Amino acid sequence: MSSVSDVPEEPVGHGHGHPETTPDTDWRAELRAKGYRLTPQRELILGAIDELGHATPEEVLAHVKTQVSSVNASTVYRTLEVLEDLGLVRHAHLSDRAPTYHSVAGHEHFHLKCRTCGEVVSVDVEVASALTDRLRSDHGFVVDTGHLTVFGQCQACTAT
Amino acid sequence: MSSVSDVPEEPVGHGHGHPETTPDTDWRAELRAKGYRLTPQRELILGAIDELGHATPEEVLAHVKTQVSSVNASTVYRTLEVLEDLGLVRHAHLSDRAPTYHSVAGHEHFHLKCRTCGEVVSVDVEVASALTDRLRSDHGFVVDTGHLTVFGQCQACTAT
DNA sequence: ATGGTTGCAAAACGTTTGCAACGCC
DNA sequence: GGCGTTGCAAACGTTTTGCAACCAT
Repeated sequence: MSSVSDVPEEPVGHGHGHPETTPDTDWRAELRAKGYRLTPQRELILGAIDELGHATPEEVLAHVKTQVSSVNASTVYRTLEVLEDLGLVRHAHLSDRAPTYHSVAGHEHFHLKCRTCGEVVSVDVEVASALTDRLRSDHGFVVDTGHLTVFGQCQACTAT
Repeated sequence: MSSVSDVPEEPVGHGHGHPETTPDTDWRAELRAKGYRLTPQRELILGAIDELGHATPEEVLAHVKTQVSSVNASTVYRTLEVLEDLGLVRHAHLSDRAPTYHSVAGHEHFHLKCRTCGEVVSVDVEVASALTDRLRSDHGFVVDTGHLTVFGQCQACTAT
């Protein structure tokens, strides 16, 4: 199972900031503004998402544990919820099983998943505008494009 | 949580057939042709899907048990897999939890799900053609539209 | 008869919860 | 110091599995 991206999935993430109001200091400030606390676990988990690109809670836990072995699974679940509430990460369902989290630092995108080879491709939300526009005008339905996962078969697997 | 449909979600299902090659006799024949056996459980479970419209495995089990109390959960899971393999039912993920199965007897459709009120609307696959056409031409990706679930906010909930 | 199918029970899986200790602000 | 947060362990709901009995063909 491979994984590719069309969208610049740069792991620029939320770190490596300059002074003042970079995205780096931003999220820490917003976190506190909402009454949350800034803990090492939260920084580590957000960092893991940034580095991993797409990751299940379990994968996040494994990654974080390589740095701090004591971190617990329930903390990962609770933290991912907080980070999603802050708009720092999002999740999509790339398999019938566990959800997959990804950073929102890059461009907003949705996913194509090939059922045959398992490849996951990130696509800019603009590509879906024809559908989302139509659903809004015809049904008054406002689509959460960033959560969208489109299943099907990729070019390589269709050719074969 | 309500549930509405745009597509004629008639519970015509696979039953009530005429002689010869109706969809009724068809699936039983195809089932056997593939080496499967026709069991009471399989007929009951397919019937339950037809009657319920959209249903989780658990809901299917509950419905079937009202008719035959001895039916087991694992049989439901195994049977839904068989029925999906035969193309008689499909599943989509309408919640972050259990999958939802529905009959394919009616028109092929995908789903809109409102995160606020939970309403589920069935939409004809043609509505998504603008997106699926573009993904095919731009990415060579063939979309399984029938599995698609689009999350967002419905008209009523947006207005409020 | 014979091999696919079932029910049962147990395990697997991902996630959530209650709670006391902990540590950020 | 207060309260949000953590780790732990146990519970949870859903799905899967091994297996002997069963029954459709």
